Amino acid sequence: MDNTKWLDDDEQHLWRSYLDATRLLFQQLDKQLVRDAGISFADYEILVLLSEAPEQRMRMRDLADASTTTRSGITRAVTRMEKAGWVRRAGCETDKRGAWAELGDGGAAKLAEAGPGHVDAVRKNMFDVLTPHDITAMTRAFEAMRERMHEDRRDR
Amino acid sequence: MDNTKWLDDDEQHLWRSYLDATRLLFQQLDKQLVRDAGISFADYEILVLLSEAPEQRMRMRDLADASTTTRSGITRAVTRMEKAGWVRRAGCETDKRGAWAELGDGGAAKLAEAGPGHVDAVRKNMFDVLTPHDITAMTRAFEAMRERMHEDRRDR
DNA sequence: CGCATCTAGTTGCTTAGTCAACTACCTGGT
DNA sequence: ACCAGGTAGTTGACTAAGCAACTAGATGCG
Repeated sequence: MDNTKWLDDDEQHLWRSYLDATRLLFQQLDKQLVRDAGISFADYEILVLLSEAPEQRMRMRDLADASTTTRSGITRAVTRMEKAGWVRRAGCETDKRGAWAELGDGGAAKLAEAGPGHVDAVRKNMFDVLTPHDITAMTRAFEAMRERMHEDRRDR
Repeated sequence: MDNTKWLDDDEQHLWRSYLDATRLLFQQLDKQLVRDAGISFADYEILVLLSEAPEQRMRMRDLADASTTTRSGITRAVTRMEKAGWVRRAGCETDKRGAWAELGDGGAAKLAEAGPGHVDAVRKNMFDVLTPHDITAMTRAFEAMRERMHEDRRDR
């Protein structure tokens, strides 16, 4: 017996559009950033997270969680960005295992350089074709998905 | 002067939810497939494309476009899947440069094995929390984004 | 207190995927 | 018919990111 509840036509249609549009979007954003500002989308996002954090710094672990990657991924990303002069590492006083990643001047400058072009691209490829009504529905939907998935997220 | 039209709060909120939910979803789908069926999400999608194509085969170039990756990426993916016995390569009669990638028996079996668990995961993490109304709005939105981006997609 | 267990971060190893360059082939214009 | 320029697929070199294993430090329980 086949207990599987396959996707119906509407669901299938959404699924394909979502996958395709999203991959296309992420690729275009990455390309735009690399081309115009010499920074990858992934690295850019890390800088944004740091820039918004209290004292512009975050623990490695929290960075990994917030950016939906792994601890080792963050180690490597921070090492890379440290070499580029965008972030600094600082030891943690209260937890000697720990390390802070701090936004450096170079990183702030890079953010300022990359930000406008990036936002333009996000707008052009996404928000320009969305109605306020779409925005409401999508926000609700993605929030719900996020919540659902955060429930059973296990360490990696 | 700053001509940049930054995202307002609602836009920002959607943007973050979308990024976060999507990355989480893609990761969970990949993990589920690897764990339960020994196939990556990327490879699974290629098999799906082939299975739906006329005669269950596609030209390499078309596969690359359809899966939003690059020609070289598809070359390597097909090589890998050929070794696994999931697809076959066949020369193209009418265009001697060309090559077909064909779904093999192993691939069809792998699809049958992986499909149900995958659909369950997609349902659980996405469609279960969407209303029919969400589905309509999102489909319209992603279709529009897709169209917009397909316009100025250049070869890679 | 002392030990078992957990957590933070890093690293070795491996894999997937990109770009650029290359070969082989196709196509359109003259 | 020929050739200039384009296209299909592959490959070499490289980068990014994941897992598993490891070290060092924290935590809790008897």
